[in-house]
Amino acid sequence: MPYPAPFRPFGVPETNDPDVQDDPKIELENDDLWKTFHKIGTEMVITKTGRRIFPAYKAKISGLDKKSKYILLLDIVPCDDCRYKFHNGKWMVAGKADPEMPKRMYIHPDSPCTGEQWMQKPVSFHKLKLTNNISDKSGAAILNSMHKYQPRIHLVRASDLLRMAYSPNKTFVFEETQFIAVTAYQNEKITQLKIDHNPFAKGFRENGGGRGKK
Amino acid sequence: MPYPAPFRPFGVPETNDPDVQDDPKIELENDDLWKTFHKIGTEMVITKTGRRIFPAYKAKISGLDKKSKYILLLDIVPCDDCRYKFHNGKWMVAGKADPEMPKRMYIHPDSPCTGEQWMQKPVSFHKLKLTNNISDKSGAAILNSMHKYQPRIHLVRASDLLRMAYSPNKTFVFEETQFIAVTAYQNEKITQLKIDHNPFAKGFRENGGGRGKK
DNA sequence: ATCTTTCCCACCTAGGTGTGAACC
DNA sequence: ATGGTTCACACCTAGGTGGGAAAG
Repeated sequence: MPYPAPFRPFGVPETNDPDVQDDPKIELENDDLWKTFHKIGTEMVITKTGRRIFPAYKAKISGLDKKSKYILLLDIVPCDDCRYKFHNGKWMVAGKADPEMPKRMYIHPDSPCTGEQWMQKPVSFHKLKLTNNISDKSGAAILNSMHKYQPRIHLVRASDLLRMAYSPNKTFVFEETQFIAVTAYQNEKITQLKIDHNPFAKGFRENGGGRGKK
Repeated sequence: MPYPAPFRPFGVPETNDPDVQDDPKIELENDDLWKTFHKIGTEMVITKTGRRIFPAYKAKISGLDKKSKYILLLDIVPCDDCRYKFHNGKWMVAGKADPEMPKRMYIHPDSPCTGEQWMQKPVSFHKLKLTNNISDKSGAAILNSMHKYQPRIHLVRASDLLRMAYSPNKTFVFEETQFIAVTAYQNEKITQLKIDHNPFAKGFRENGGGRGKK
């Protein structure tokens, strides 16, 4: 696994509440859609003001202790040390990566909250945005265009953000959510998948009364 | 490639520290507008699914300790023991009040958060909704139609919702925010003020290209 | 030349308004 | 009859889409 877990794992004796039993699991709610994109090579647009990721990152969580409190986080880290280009219909390595900005943690806005509530319904990170603006103050993830990234989810058993760094935790990585950041789509198959599935792009669907595709 | 450290160590302010010096003050950001409504007799529509209050409740906070954490709450309590009716262009007492539902506290979604952040910019409760649906599960305030109410703000110095009950606090009441709950506007002067000032009602403005007022 | 980025736009989703007729 | 409540609706605000021209 190329993405080392950054935190202390669950199951380590906990001085605060040694009785808590949990074995957290996470799966993607919309795994099929992610895999459809992944097969072709997912691209995510980044802009100055920030653009959402699509498909949305939706997690189904299980195995938590109902009464304990958990914090859920997402970050996006580089997959490798390469810069890419899209050439002759394929993504190819095109040199060494540009310097990365320090990565931010996106705290799920419901955090902290009880295991029972986290497990109740799928958790969505749809408000997360991506940007190439290194001066961004809005909380968007700052990425380099034409670089490949991997989103990760971190689950922490802690009642308080202040105690997060010393609490049991587990990291979840889904390879089908890897993507290449772009300022404009390169692969028109990806463009078409976005148009087909993102409700906000309905205006570009052929059968949606939109203006079609040129 | 080294992944960035996921957690910066937080500074750990201790909010129960007896040394903390604060003298909280709150004023309404949009006091003029509230007073314009108050002079005529503010009405707020309540519906089954919940309706926002307008004007929005915007508070400017000062005098907090920058590093301590505070929780901000709003509740809406009956002004008196009366039921009202609108008769001959005036609000008049029309009997004894109906039984009230237990009142909920609306926790400002940013809570808890540092004094510095609360004071940084005016705090808005614009997402708060009013309803007459006693089965409401959405978090709206449940009120009786044709009764008079007073919103109140509560400021609590506490880092954690669980400690709220034992923490220093202060309540702020602005009489110009009193209103009578209605299912349909009674005073057409209030209707007109809402149309004139609420951007969502722009379609009803005479000079807005809307369909006018019949 | 070629490749990447920026900007404005028409077109959507999502949801907050009072209206006026219908309902109770 | 009277007066309060509900509902679908046209009309807005607010903001998320990719396109395509222009700029870098």
